[in-house]
Amino acid sequence: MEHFPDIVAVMVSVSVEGPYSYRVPPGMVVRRGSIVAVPLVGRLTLGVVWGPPKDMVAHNRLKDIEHVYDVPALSEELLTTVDWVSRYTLAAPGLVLRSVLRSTEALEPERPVTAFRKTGLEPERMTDARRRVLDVVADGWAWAKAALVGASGVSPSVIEGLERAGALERLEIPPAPVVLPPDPDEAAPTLNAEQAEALAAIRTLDVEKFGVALLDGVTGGGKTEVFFEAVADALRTGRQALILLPEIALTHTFLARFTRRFGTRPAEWHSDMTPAQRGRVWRGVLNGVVRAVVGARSALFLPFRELGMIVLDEEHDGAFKQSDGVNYHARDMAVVRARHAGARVILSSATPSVESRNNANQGRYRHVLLRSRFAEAALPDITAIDMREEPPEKGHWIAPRLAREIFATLDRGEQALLFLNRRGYAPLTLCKACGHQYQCPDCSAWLVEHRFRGVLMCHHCGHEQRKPESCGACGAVESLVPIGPGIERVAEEAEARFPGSRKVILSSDMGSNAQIRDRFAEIEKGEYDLIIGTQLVAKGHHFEKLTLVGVLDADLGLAHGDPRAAEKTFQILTQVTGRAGRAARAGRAFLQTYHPTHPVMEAMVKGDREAFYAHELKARAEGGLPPFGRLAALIVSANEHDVAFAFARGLLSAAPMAEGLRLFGPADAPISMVRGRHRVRLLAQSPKDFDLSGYVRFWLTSAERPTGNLRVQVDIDPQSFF
DNA sequence: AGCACGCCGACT
DNA sequence: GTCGGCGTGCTC
Repeated sequence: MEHFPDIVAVMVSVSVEGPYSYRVPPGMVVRRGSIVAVPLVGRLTLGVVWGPPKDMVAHNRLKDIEHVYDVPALSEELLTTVDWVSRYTLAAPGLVLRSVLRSTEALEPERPVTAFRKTGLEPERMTDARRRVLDVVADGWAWAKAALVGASGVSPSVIEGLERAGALERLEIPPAPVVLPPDPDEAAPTLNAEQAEALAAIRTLDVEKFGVALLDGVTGGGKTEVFFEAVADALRTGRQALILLPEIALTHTFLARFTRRFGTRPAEWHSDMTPAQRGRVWRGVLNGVVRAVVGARSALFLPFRELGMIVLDEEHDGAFKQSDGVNYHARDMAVVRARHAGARVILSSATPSVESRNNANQGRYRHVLLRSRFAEAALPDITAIDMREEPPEKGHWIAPRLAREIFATLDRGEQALLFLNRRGYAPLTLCKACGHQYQCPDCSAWLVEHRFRGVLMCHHCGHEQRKPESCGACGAVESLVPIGPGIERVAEEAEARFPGSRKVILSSDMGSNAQIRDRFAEIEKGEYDLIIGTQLVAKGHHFEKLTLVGVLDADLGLAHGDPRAAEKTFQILTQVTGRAGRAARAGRAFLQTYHPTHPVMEAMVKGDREAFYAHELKARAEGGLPPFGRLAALIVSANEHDVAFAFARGLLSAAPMAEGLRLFGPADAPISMVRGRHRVRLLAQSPKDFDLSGYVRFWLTSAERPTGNLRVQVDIDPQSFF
């Protein structure tokens, strides 16, 4: 048995810069990757044995490892990934490790299940309830207590009574596995010619080695069937597979497709799970019982031991970027983890990120185009409505032409979708008597009216207040007017204009993820005629009867000074217009825009996505922006604006010189105050082949340390510029 | 991340 | 005089 001498380095799951040394008490055996509990300032902390001690700590300060958990050691590949992610994102390695050790339930042995079996003895006294129980156990099997209660419809005390009477015997049975192993050969699909070709192209990547494929194909082209076959390949070679989806796309529908293909449900990993469920999945992944996981972003750090395949569906989706705690992008880190694991990666999207498209163009990723003649025929016919020429009537947001199209669609008994990427009723509330604008007390942002709930709320910090009767500034009564539309206001207009149609509003504040998934299921069943939704509706759902999509403000994403604004707008417009007319019927989409000549709008209307990518890649190359250059953001925050700004200016002057490096700022963040903290941004831009993480680390260690309430957050590859 | 230590305001 | 507010810094 490989083991280290009696002192080892343990990475504790707290925000420290490196591992700490601990003594291994006599008789304890640990190895690299062992999960341990160690004392740290008077309490026990989870940690992982990292290897031989790195530094010399006086022996009298060393403490003993308290406990080694009886689970397999973490794989070398995962430990390397943790180190890599830490170095790249500048997050403390202990903090990255925290995203691995998120389930403490998993570390304790699973409790056996209490079960009962018939003994053959009849109880002296027989009752109806007892009879029912005995009928159930008459099959001779051991029944788990909960299952027996359910099947016989009695209370647990009846079962206990039968045990005392000697008619049942109690057994402890091991708990059922969290999931059954998926069968790669359960229901291999018949792929069409294009899908078969795409799969063949993916299979040119060695199943035993690292390699990335960009599976690039229109919505409805059958990408899922193709990547399921690559998952099957990994399972056949005895390796584990991970499918990552944006949280909200983790629907019953997707899980059902997996179940149909592989004969059993996949293990799931997402935020709606109970700690007990998480524990069982985590442990199953670590000990190899779980062979396939379908999960959200955080599943990337599950303790796989023989990971052979990672799929990122909707790889362009912004939800893959984590921006609290450790700032990582799941797409990039998936590629890193796969490289360490010697695994294949499939990035799947109808609108690949510009980064991935560039990697494919450069030959770093295998570019697998999935062209489906069938799906292309069904691509929506897109029309721009120039809002300068065909404006809606005053107080309305739906242009006359779009309204007519909705009428016609509803008349035909088909579904229509109205898309506006803005939650609430109105983004601004104004007093018409004095001009007072309702602002968040803790953020430099307007309060958004949410009329259903009767509140004004801040979308940046969650601050809420009841919508007042009179103006808080001048006291005028009934003087508050909503300015601009949100999704609720559009729903109000729709109710007035299209009475009698069945409507549903979908936005992220309309309930839990589970409730929202229920709404999607109802839409798929055709229970609504008119769907009014935000970004949420753009993601991965296909609604058979939907033939018309109206985008109320196609320009919404273009306003900010964000280098990815055009890309994000192109992606969301493609996704949401792609909801129209899949399978049998071609659909139509209308984009209400004030900029019909913008390259994004022109590419959309012409259905020419290559034109968009060509234009965007050229613009990025000229600006030295990703993927042709690197960006890192430093966000300095403090309770006082001037304190933050002065510190940021000091940081800038302390920045080391480097070839090709450019620094911008300090500048107030677009939302300059959030949660009462003032934020000032610095931006570093470097050439592609420059170690920007290393540069920023060196910069911060050589600069003055932030004191007081000053904070410096680093965001490598920032995706958002708020 | 916790948790103790430390230095300034409002109470008995 | 002390209690306690949270800002600061350390944890093998």
